[in-house]
Amino acid sequence: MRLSRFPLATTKEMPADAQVISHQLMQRAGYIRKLGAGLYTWMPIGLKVLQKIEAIVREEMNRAGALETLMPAIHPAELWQESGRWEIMGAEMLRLKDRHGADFCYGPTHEEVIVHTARQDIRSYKQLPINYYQIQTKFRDERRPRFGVMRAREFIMKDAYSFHMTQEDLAREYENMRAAYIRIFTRLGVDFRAVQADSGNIGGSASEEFHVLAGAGEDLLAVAEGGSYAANVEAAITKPLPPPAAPGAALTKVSTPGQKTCEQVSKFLNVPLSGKVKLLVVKGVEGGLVAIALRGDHQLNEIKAGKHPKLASPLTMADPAEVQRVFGAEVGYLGPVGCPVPVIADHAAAAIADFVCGANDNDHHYTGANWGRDASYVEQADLRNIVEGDASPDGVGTIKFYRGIEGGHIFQLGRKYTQAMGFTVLDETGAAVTPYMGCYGVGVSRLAAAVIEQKHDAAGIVWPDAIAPFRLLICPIGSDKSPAVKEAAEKLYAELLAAGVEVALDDRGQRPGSMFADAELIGIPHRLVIGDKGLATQQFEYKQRSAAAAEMIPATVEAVLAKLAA
RNA sequence: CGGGGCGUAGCUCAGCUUGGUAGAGCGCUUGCUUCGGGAGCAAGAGGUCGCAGGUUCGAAUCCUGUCGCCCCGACCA
Repeated sequence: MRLSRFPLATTKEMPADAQVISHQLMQRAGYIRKLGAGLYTWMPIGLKVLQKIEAIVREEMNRAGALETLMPAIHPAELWQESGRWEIMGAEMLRLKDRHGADFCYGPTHEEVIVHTARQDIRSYKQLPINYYQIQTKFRDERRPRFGVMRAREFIMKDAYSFHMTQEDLAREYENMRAAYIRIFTRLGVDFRAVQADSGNIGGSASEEFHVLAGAGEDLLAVAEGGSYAANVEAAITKPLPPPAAPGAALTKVSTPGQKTCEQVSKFLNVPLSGKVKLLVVKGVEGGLVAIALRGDHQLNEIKAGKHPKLASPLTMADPAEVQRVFGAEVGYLGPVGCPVPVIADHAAAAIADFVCGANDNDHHYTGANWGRDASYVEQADLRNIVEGDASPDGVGTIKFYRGIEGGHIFQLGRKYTQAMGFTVLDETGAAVTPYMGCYGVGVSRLAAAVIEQKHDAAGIVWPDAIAPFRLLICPIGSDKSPAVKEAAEKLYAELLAAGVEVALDDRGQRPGSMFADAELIGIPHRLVIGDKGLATQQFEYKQRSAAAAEMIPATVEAVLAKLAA
């Protein structure tokens, strides 16, 4: 590619609306242009990157035996009503009507469509297992799109769906996809982690996320140092702890005027946060109230709580007025001693003795409270977020947190959708059975941003070779004045093209400074400078984007190819 | 959805408080000089100040509405 014929719209100025580095760099380097909130145009240079990511994903899916399809972006409402998700998806789903007034949505995901398609075409166990995939545009009306293409409303996703006769075969394909995903992320050239995950409103049982590790990541990952456990914090489990020590202090009611939060009470009474039990009042599954007891320094995990059989799903906090009526005290002075509603204690809260808690009396707390003697719970459960320093739930290692950007997610869905949508096939005995289903997603457009979050420096993007828009950029110095430079650059450009190298020639006639600045901003992995100085000794100047300094190499195409192969 | 902020040239912004004929830098065009880290000089092009009402002799500026965009929050006892 000749840059004189290729639109490079780089800018020195920071775009006003970009908060994270990948968004800033993608805009400054001219990879994307914003059309509206969460809506982006991929400019020619950006599309090159996107298509390279797509190609890697496509190759690995094909290698894993999945079959490419292309499904419509617009779906009839009936399909979503069948699965029950027409209501569940809520405002995140963009809905529209056609000229006849019929309801449609812009597909946020394609389980419904693929199950519908499969139930029409697949009738025999002989046709299973099968794994369909597509690389296609999705639309999710995010409550808050941000960070450019990292959380956009319209985005490119690879989604795959597999169908199986047995749970075991689903588990086998899940492992097959897991291996394919590891290959994909490895080929992208990024540091990543596969972590256990919550399956969200997609549903199903086993699920893992693939995260690109980056400080700007929206997800918090709990990774066992010295162990193998890794999970999204929202899904990381915590285990029961040994029972509390015997009571060592008497239950004492103390005046704590105006001290409502755990932090305030902790400071006021000079006890550590971890020595306090806080009570959260939520709606029970049968409408009444239930209290959740947590250690003062722990946070409720709403996903875990929402899944608890005694608690309303999704988790719903009690109305403060109702709490006042039932407890006779304000939120802020609640505790398990004399609690008027059933208490479910988090494992960690249940393991402490002589704790501080609200007295269910405004402006008062108890000290020296103990389970059994002073307070009771109906059940212990895992209801909190794991924290750094916790022992790994599998017993090996200690939890440390990382930030990650979710680039892929794989699920074993089971029969949730196949059952809801009446998809059956005949087995060997002629009986109709409901197949098992898995689904596997990669956020293709998000990955472009995620890679930049991890691979950049002060000058710009540092693309891994595998997804760079060009592998090598030739910068001729003063080619207007020096026929020798121009000739050498043109010759090398032609030779590299002939050798199949994705090479760009900066023939815009720019001065060196702006050529170098652009090369670094757009992140080309290899740069070759041709100038009269070097040519005098038959040399080119080669620099790898991430290297500290340039080096001189012989002015031959062979020497350049050798550097690219290194 | 709740709260806050911002819409002025392609981009980044000033001007608004205290109404009086539209500004800067970058970018762009042309010319000359320059040419190994985003060059200099000169001359240009480019905006119905988001949109709609209102107040006023007069509105980018004041008022109302509306649309768009950005940020924060919606994990709390």
